[in-house]
Amino acid sequence: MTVMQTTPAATGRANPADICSAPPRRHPRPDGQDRYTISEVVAFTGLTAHTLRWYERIGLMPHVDRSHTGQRRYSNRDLDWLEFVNKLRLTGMPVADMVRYAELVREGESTYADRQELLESTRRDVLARIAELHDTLAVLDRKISFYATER
Amino acid sequence: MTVMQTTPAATGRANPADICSAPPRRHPRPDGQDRYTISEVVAFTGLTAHTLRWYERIGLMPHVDRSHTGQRRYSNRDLDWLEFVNKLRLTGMPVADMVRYAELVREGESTYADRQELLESTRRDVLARIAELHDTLAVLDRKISFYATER
DNA sequence: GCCTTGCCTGGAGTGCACTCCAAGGCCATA
DNA sequence: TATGGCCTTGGAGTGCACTCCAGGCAAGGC
Repeated sequence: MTVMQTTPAATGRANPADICSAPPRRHPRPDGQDRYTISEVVAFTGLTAHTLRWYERIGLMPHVDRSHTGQRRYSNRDLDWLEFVNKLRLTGMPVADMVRYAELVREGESTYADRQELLESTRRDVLARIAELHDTLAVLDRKISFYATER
Repeated sequence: MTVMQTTPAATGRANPADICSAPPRRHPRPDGQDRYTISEVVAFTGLTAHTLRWYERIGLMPHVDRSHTGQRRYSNRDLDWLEFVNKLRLTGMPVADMVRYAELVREGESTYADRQELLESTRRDVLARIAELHDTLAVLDRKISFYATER
């Protein structure tokens, strides 16, 4: 199980107002015009509207801004957060743990150490998962080539 | 019941009657003495007894041999199958798909092509999953190094 | 004989992560 | 004015993969 080239990491410097380091992705609209409806966010993230509301209810999504009629208006920063959450989800992290991380973020800079620790533990899980998958790949390849030669 | 001492045991070459290519792992006991109780299999696979019985009920585990009193006696081949199933499980394959594969195996050699196809599709999923995890790793590394330098 | 341990069964229950429902508000266009 | 589209809510429902339960059988030790 050959393990991975670790990425050179943090090239992007953090926006001082940002919760964490800046993601390398463009937003659909520039800051200032970033008041997306829920259906725009659905189109952009691939999550359902149900799931977006549910994330908010359980505290995984911080207080989303509202229009004067009470409809949600998501910002670019909300989009960044959702993208990150999605990545965590893909690692298999339970939603409860993501909520825990969200709570740490809400508590401010004093939780940097805890957050780092949490992410490092997640990182170890991801590496283990990748190794497992490489292992599985070897088994699959063996079986596939058996079927390929046997017929 | 005495559980587990991993004996060096049988060189697991491919039994000609075997369903597929041979796994590279040693069995706890050589062929001929391979009549494991359910609790031995629990210790060996890490699955629970409940899960083992459930796998059998839903058709994921082929007909396990029984003692004269009706208790399950697992063979080395059963262990191999469980190990493979466990690998498939780790890929995130739904149980229903694994049952489908088990059915193909039961149907015999005529299903080689179908089985190959199924495994190749699984293989593609695994590769995609690995790529996703690498992506996530990059994000984690960026955030971790942010937290590391920021305090 | 009795107790403990290990195992058996069908069916019900659990936890997670959504997913949907019913009832209703707001607003633009016809 | 009405029709349709998009949005709101709390709470109930769903699907998956187990996980547990009640009641019972068989074997070995005291």
